[in-house]
Amino acid sequence: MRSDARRNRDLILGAAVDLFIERGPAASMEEIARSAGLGVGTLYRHFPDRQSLLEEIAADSLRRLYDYAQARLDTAPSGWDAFVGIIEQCVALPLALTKAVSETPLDKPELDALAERSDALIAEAVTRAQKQGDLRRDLSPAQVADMLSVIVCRPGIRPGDPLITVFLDGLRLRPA
Amino acid sequence: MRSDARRNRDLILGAAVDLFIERGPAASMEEIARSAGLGVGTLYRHFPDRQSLLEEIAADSLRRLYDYAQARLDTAPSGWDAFVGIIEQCVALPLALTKAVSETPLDKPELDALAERSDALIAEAVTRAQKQGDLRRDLSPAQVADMLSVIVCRPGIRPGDPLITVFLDGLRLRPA
DNA sequence: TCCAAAGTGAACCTGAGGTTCCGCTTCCAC
DNA sequence: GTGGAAGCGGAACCTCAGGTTCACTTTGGA
Repeated sequence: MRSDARRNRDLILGAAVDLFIERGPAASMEEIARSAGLGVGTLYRHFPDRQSLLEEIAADSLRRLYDYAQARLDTAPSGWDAFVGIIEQCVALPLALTKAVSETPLDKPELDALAERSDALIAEAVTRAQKQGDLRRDLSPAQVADMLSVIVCRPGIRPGDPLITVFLDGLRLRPA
Repeated sequence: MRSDARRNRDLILGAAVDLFIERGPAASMEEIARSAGLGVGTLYRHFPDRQSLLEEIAADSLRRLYDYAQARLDTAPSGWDAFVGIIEQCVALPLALTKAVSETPLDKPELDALAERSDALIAEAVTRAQKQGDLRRDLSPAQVADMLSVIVCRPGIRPGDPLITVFLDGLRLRPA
């Protein structure tokens, strides 16, 4: 692969990730290309269609999340800490896209499996935090995950957004 | 106006409101008509275009919210209670639509004014609740309103949704 | 019974966005 | 330096969803 081609491929992926985080999965191929400083044709040289670009980013994003969540569950001092860490990681990733992907029927069973296993890790963190008395018990892990996705998939959200602080405070169970 | 015409007009408005609450402002004219059990042509007999249907519902919705908020501010025992009441009212209204309207340049300055005055009432409730020590003080009324809109504009949200409970708990300031 | 008002939905129109394609440019092995 | 394969650009094309129209049928009510 020629050196400029490799560089451009990275430019495209970077621009796409930024746009997906910023505006959600609505970003058009045109926008992505322009934001990378390239023409649409170039984009299509590297990714045969929109779907494949989506899949590439989703796969990468999910893989990172999975690895992070696993590590965090192993090392965090408590379930609550693991949970908070995972949420922060989610926010930093173009996950809105993963959601978009999961809304379209996807031909990559690999991704589905990965998403499922990530969900299981999140549920594990929630359950642990609930057992340790740090997270309210009137919600199922699935409900918590749903809420999480509302926050995390919000276009333009950034780590440290007050919405996250409020949300976490609302989930936290404090000794009365 | 013929009796069937009046009845159908009401059917259309009802169906549109339901769909807007359910699926957000993405509902198409076709869907609205079918859901009302009528043809598109009938819809267009009553509302010359989509915009005017939107405006009619938005105006009504905003007017209710405004009236409710004002009454609530006058009678609620505390700023916090007023705030909670207003949020619940928002959720019951097709407000997602109001947001959609505010995203399109709108030729109805009447609506803009109403929206502005409603915002002011909400800000008033927030400020009062903050002064009374019931609502966290590290957020401006505008920030609270932004969060509110995230929750309220979520398609399919219903009064009593756990998301609202968690959100309110996160906003509440409890004596340490 | 009559007809203006109202209803109907297939057809039309438009715009947004994905995709293609071909002439031009750039890299790089020789 | 040069040839040419690899890469780039972006206008043009295609498709599809959804708003809108309209010629025709049905209906309320006098």
